[in-house]
Amino acid sequence: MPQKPSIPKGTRDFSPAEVTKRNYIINTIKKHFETFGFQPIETPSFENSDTLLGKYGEEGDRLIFKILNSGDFISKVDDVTYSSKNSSSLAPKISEKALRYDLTVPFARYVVMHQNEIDFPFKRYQIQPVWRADRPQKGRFREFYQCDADVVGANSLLQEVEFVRLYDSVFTDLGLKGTTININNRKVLSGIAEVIGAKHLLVDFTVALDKLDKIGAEKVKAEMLEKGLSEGAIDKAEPLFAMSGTASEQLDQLKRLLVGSEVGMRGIAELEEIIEMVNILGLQSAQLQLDVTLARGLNYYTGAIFEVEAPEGVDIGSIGGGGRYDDLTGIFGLKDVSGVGISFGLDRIYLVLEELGLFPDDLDTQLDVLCLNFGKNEQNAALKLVATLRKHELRVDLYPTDTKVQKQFKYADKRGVPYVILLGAKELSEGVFVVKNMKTGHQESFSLDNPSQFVHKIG
RNA sequence: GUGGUUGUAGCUCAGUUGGUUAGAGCGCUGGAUUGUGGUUCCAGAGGUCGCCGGUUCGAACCCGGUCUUCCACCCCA
Repeated sequence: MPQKPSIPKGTRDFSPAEVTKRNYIINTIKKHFETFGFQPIETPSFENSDTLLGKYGEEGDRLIFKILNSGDFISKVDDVTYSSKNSSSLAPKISEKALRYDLTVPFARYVVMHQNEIDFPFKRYQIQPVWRADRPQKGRFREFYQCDADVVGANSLLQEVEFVRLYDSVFTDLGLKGTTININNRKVLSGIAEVIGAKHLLVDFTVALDKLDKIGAEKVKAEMLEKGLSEGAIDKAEPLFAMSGTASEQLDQLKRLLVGSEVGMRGIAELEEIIEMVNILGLQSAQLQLDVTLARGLNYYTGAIFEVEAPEGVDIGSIGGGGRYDDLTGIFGLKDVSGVGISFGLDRIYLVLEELGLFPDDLDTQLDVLCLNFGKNEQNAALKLVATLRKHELRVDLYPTDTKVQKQFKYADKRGVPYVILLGAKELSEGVFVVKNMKTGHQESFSLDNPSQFVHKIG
């Protein structure tokens, strides 16, 4: 009895057409990474568990795929742990490795391990899959690609400005107009928490605040209360729930709120500087927007926070995110190295481009020319012709068997091949080959001695 | 991790209060057309009804479990 084939939940196979479209996105992103001066690295698909665990918060730890130890791992567990049936105490004893959860933490590990070979500031990009044991939804998978660019060893806010322009360049090149790059600053959020007397509840406060545009002020306040914030604290945060106006108007409101907080004011100064520089330089198709409620992002961000929204009307969540982390390498023993970076969510960008019909039409053409097969005698001449055309960098194939011409044409049609070559006995005796343009139906003969005539014609 | 939802031909979907042999469109294969695709016409193939179990004389349909899909939380790209 044959087993029914299946793939794990949240994973996907990709057809030739899908891979082509994905490569189109990847190549576009890669091109801009390189023109901005980033260098590629790759890291293993799995890391030692302790490299990853504890870096993404409690929720993150739950979503990390753990890899079972090899060998007779269960016999090495002590009886107390084994009989406790407690997953969290048993897990570390039977699993020492875990699948990569994102590209930033492995990068921090890489920087620390290779600090003596790296020339700082180090700008690296990395395009690899990551895995999360999340429950799949639309635009949410258990295996997906991240395309990251980070800089370490550079404190200047110029980096933040460059990353905004990098986002803008990539999305402009992909034809994705009207993206919104939301920006905020962790220091501002810390400052607010400090001013309202909820410093110890920073994470709960920001997570709740982040939901403002989704669930509304009342529900956000309710969640804050539930998490232990006092009514007085929430009252003090009141101005946040009704922030409006331009970036500079919002910053003025924030300044009034944050006068008493040194961190908060530093955050505001950073935001002002970044926004001003971006405004002076201008963006092509994206829009930079200050969003003081933006808090998502990982626990390790310390300065700027970015999140990119797809154009209005496409409901897919964020298609990119990033920020500055001052001490990520500190966890691995390298102090005082500031990092900042952004990530592109390949799989979600794909869904957005698909939904908006923005993939270029010529991606459908995988083969430029199909040479029909008329049998043994004609094959040699055909193979020779095919080889010549390939030298001209055309994508050319010879149909593998001399089946009915009708069938071969049908195949060419379905593959979307623009040109079909007929080289049968008749043509061979005349020293020519016939080219049919599949779109117009027009046919034309070319000399076998000079195939480049054909190449120039379609070039 | 919590609550819900979905699954029938390669694809999109019908399928009556549980009743004999489960249908359609598209696609596929062959022919009309032995050197010409897309259009048209004719014929044909293709299904353990996601899987396992239960109720019943009888289950695609009812019940339980499980996997999968999508959705809302949680969180995130």
